[in-house]
Amino acid sequence: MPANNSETCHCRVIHEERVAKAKTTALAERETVDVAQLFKAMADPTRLKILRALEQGEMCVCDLAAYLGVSESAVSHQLRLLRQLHLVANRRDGAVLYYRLDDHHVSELVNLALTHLRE
Amino acid sequence: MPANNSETCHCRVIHEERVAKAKTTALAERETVDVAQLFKAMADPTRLKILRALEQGEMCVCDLAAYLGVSESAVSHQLRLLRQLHLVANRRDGAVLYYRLDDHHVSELVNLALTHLRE
DNA sequence: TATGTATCTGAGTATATGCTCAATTGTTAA
DNA sequence: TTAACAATTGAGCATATACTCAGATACATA
Repeated sequence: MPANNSETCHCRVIHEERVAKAKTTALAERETVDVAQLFKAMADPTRLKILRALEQGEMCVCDLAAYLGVSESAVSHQLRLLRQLHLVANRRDGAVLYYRLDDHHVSELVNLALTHLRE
Repeated sequence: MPANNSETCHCRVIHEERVAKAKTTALAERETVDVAQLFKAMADPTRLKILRALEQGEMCVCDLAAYLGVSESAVSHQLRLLRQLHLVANRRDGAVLYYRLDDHHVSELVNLALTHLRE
């Protein structure tokens, strides 16, 4: 038997207590958005390939472009996004910028995702 | 000193060996796309909230809609996507569909992402 | 200083996405 | 059967995104 409808209009609620429980354990809105943003950064094939490649060691932009088969401009745009989210960092050596992973969690996230898909 | 340019045109490569190394350890294209798809599914605040809420136990569509403050239609659309990727599953009890997490890795991925953001 | 290399940047564009709205399906009970 | 409820579905729309292109910036060397 449906128990309680707190609202009159379109806000039907069947299990009031489950809604309440979910609310008590919810993340702060800010954290939810940040997590979503992190996953979004890793949710593109090109960026994933960049992150995987950098697990092997640092690479410069034109190396990555050649590896990926896309333009250097495209790589640069993606690297900027990854940089802003602190997933990669770079160092300059003359005219060349070398990119590297900026966080060990990145690899762990990818590997955990792979585990999920492979089983 | 830049060593070898394998191509004539726009495909500059400074470190041939790093490109080669990246290629040997690269994932299959199919797996890369699948991982990206998984992250994409978790890259939306609404879907993340759904997944977090379901960690507390199963909920029906109208509960989730009330909890999230969005329409049941919107929730249903998102649940379909999560269902297709096997992130959630449901069971029918009369007219009510109860949704639950379909994989323990989902929680692990969210928690790992949180760890990354919080440190 | 002038030239070439390495990279970045902004604008533009085609596609993808998340929501709303209206209509439909499936289930229960009067 | 009829009415009400639970959930789904498809179309449409506004926004986001990933790329290309043209041009700008940073550095090295002749």
